[in-house]
Amino acid sequence: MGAIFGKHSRSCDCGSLRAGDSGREVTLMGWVSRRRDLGKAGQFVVLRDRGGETQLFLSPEVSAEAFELGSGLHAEDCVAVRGRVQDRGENRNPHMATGEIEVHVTELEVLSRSETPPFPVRDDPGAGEPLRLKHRYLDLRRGAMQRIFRVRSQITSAVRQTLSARGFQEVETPMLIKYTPGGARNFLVPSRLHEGRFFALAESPQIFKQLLMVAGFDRYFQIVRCFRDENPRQDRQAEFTQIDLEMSFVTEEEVFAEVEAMVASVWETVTNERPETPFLRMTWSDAMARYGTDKPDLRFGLEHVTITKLVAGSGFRVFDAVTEAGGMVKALRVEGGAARFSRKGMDELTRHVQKEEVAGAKGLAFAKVDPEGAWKGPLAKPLSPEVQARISEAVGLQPGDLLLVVADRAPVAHRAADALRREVAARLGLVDEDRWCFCWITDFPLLQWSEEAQRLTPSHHPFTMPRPEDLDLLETAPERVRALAYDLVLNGNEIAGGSIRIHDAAVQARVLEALGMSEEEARAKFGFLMDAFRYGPPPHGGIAAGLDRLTMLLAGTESIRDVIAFPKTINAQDLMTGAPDPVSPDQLRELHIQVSDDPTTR
RNA sequence: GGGGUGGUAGUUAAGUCGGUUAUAACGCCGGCCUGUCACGCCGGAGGCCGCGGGUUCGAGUCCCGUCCACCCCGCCA
Repeated sequence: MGAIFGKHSRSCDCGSLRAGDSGREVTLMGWVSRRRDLGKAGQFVVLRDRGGETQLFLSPEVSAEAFELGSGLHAEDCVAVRGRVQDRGENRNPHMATGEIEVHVTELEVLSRSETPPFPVRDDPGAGEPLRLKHRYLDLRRGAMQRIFRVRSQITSAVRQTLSARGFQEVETPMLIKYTPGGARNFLVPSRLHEGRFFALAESPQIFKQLLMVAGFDRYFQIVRCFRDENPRQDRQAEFTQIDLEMSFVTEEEVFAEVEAMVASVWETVTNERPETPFLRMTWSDAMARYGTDKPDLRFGLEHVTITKLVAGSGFRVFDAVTEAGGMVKALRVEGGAARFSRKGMDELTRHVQKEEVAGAKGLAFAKVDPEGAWKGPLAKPLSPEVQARISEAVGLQPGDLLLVVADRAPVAHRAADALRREVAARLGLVDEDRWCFCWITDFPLLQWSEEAQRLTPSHHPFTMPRPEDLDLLETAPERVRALAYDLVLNGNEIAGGSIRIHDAAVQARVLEALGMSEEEARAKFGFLMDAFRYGPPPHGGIAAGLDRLTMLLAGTESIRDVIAFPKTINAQDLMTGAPDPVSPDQLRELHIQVSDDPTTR
């Protein structure tokens, strides 16, 4: 039987004691963070738990027994102590939340011993990620990680409170589902009871939440795990979490209002500041024209100006070639930028947009405007004064400004101008890190041409409602049809995406037709959904937000692995458990599975 | 599937042009220390240089392959 545990309850956590608690008898339990031994006079032990850290003082004068036991303590030993809170007076530590006091220990019990940890448990662990992942339980013991998961919990709690209060019902949907082609690669799960058949792990609850609308649930939400067998990235993991919701009898604006209320409540909970609603709305084509991307970072200006028409036939070989080939010319005005970019700086910008992974642009043209308003640099000579004047007016050039111009195929010009805008903003320090700029991007194209498939594919999914006024384009110019599809963008990140769904069988048939999908094919893939939609489906729409990315933004971290308690590596392995693993022949036999090419025996 | 960076003590890193016994800091172990707070001082132990092959009199260092981690592109309806 222990000396403390089981006899006394914890009186408080290690982050809560202040000078006002002086004289209190307290019981603390936690882990040894540091031990500083001053010899026979005594020793200081810093005790840590979820709440913070408290300095303990052990001396033979207070308790010879506790002092003796304390001398054998090591980092990460788990202990319980009792003692009296003492004001540190002259010796306060202003860098510690509990630095006003220390606890003079009268009793100490070692609850369990720790081996020397492979890396120090502190905010800066000074260890590489593989090691931290292997011993994730120690990594998570660090204060920095504990803070991130408190944020994550605050988010889910605010989401549940807000949505429940607004009439949303939480419903769980299956994870083991029928494989439906299209979209992300699915994980497959073999069926023991049905030889040769497989479940798929749900990549999203999309179809089920629509069926819940048919079922009359009206307002549904779920904080749900999704699975996609695609290559991971810094902000992507095979297993991730969505805040998923769907509503019946609603327009886009009504979806926006609910999401805004939810997001505002989340931000208020985590940051104590409620963002202004409604959020800005911007059409997709507007976003592409002004920012060259469907997820613009609105914390800074540097908007794009399309000058294709102004430079067509200008006599400048580079621009003429691009405009004649149906390409695009985009310009950016960098206010006062003439003096901020040296020749070397311009070279670096050029190389940046030329990189294949950035934009693959052919080059970067520019001009600096001198104090008299005259152009200097590569664009000064080839463009006539008239063309220069037209551009200056369109872009709003002033003396001292830098003009950046990219000319290329439209997608490349957009990408390059977007990359340029962000790079220049970063270099000139134009990004206000403390701002949260939310924006709805609306009117996405319904369909987009896929080079790989050599046909039109849905840009969102095949159940997305076209804008009613564009319906007749479905048969004549399908690529011009706009959709009732939308993304919520925050500081250059897509944090949610959704759409109004098709509830009319005739419209659905026309969209499938435009996608080149036959009735039979559609029936084979989504037959159960089409069946359901024969029984009076309500107009409905919804959205899904990425919880992991929201947490990353609110916790200010760069890697998705930081916001998942037990994440996988970029190679989709779990370094702690060793998953995935080979399994025994017996297990395989039971599942009616044969491994044809086993790398472990190759 | 493609490209890039990295892998040396428990940890983080250095290691020059291929050449003696592979360094340092932190951590760890032993001792000392009456107010520390990244405590300090003295001493000590600790190495499959990711793995496999090759070149060479000689490889941490050069070459080939491979594994792992991270980043990017494709991919993620």
